[in-house]
Amino acid sequence: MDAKRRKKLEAAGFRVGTVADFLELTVEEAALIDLKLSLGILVRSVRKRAKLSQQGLAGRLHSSQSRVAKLEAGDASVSLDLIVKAAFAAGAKKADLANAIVKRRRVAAG
Amino acid sequence: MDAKRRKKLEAAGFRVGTVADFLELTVEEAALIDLKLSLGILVRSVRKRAKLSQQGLAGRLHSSQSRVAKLEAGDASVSLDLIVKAAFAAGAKKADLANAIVKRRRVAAG
DNA sequence: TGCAGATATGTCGGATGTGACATAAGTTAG
DNA sequence: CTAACTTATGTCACATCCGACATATCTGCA
Repeated sequence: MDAKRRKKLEAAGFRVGTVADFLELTVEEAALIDLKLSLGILVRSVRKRAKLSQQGLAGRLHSSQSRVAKLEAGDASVSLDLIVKAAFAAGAKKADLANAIVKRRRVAAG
Repeated sequence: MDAKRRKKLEAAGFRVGTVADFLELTVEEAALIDLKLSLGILVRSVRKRAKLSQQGLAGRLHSSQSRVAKLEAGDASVSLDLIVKAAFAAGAKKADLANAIVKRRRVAAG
């Protein structure tokens, strides 16, 4: 963004910065969200390979189908703890987690 | 454990099983605890490499020294979310997390 | 020894994630 | 088409984790 446009926006009361700034995220919070997304995707993949429904996985997890749906969708209300427990309950191994973490995901218009 | 001793203990009202059984942990909960330990150790290592005190890291994290101490010690009151945020705040990369996860830790009398 | 910084441990009120539930929407087979 | 199953989304009371604080212990160093 050029300086002129920035000045104009700021004069109008807007704060200008990155998306993370806008959402008031620290960089580590942004990294955590990224990680949750990656692991949510892993859970879905491992669960399907195990021929489990969300309901079935929820049973193993002692959780509920709606939580599993949310965790696979990267919903902000789900903790990393639950996502990782779900991955293990679905049959993932540590190495699967490690791979999911370092794997690059495709990004829209990237 | 031999069957005789088991019978005796069970007759006395004890339930006999693994440590995880005793603590009423599912296998995925046990795996999660293991993971938290590994990552807590990683945080300490990355923090020291960055010449940060727990206080200093707590500042970056917008948390407190006591939380950092607990997270590095594998305290049960600390979420995986906070541990991972701490790792990133200390300067860890995704690959560092991945390595910490798969690395085997030395176990007492293992 | 004594001082200073670092780390460990316990507690607490308030913030956030929890499972459960309802229900809508999507999918598959008869 | 319907029926059965699966997945998505919103809500709520309750449980858990949070940062903050106090305080104890550890760890050099003068």
